[in-house]
Amino acid sequence: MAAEQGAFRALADPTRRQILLHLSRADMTIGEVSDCFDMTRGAIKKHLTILEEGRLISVRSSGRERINRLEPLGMKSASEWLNYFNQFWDNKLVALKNAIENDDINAKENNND
Amino acid sequence: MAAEQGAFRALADPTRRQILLHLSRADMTIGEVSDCFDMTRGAIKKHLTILEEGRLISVRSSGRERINRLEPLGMKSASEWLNYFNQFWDNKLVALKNAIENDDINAKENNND
DNA sequence: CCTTTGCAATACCTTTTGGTATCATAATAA
DNA sequence: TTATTATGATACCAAAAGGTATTGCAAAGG
Repeated sequence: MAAEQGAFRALADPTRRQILLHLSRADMTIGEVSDCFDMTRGAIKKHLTILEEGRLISVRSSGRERINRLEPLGMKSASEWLNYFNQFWDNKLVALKNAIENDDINAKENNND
Repeated sequence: MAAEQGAFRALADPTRRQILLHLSRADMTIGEVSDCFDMTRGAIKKHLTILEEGRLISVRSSGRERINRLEPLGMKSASEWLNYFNQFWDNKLVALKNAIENDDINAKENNND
C-alpha cells in the first residue's frame, strides 16, 4: 500500500527538491551537489539517501566517486496521485465560471451540492 | 519563494493524504473525519491544521461545527512543480522505445548522452 | 611509499513531528 | 438551567528529522 509514500516523504524537504532540480540538469557526484549548498557533505549525503529510498534518484559508482542521477520515473507515483485531484479543480474552475456568468445569488444554491 | 512548500509538507504524511481523499468525496466535520481513523480527534485536528496551512483544505464554521472542505486548487502548486519533470521521463520513455526499436547494441551508444 | 581526495558511517545534538490526555468553551438539547 | 456535544488549546511524550563533527577507508596522484 502507498508506493508514493517514499516519494512524498523525499519531496517534503526544500533542499531535496532543489537537489532534484540540479540533477535534472546534470548527473553529479556528492561533492558537486554539496558545492551547491551551504551545508556539510554529511547533510547532503543524508538527503541523497532519502531521495534514493524514494526512488527519485539512482547512484552508480565510478572509481571512488558516487554519481547521482535523477530518476524521473520515480516522480510518477506522486504525480499520478496528485493528478487524481485535477478533476476537482477542473470542476471548481468550471463552477466558478458558471457562478460568475449566472450571478452570485444563483451560485449559492448551485454550490450547495 | 517556494509556494509549494506548505503543500509538499502537508502531503508528506499518509494520514493527511487519506484525509484529502475522504474530503474529495464530501465535506466533513472534524468529528466525521476522525471517525474514519483510529486516532484521537486531537491528532486529526493537528493534521487538518497542517492541511489548512498548506492551503489544501479550507474550513468554515456552521454553528458549533467546523466543516472541512477540499481546496483542490491548493494542490496545483505541487502538481505543477512535479510536472516540470514530465519532460524527463517522457524523454526517457522515448529513449527506451528507440533503444528497443534500434536494437540493444546501438542503444548503448545512444544512451551515453 | 605517502599524501590527498571522495566518500561512508557513526555519535551526538536540537528541533519538529505525530500522537495522547486533559481542560476550557461555545452551541445545542432537554 | 443543566447536560451534552463539537470543538479549540495546551502540556506532555517518544520518535523522527535535519544538521554537525569526527573517524575511517579506498582510490588517485605525487
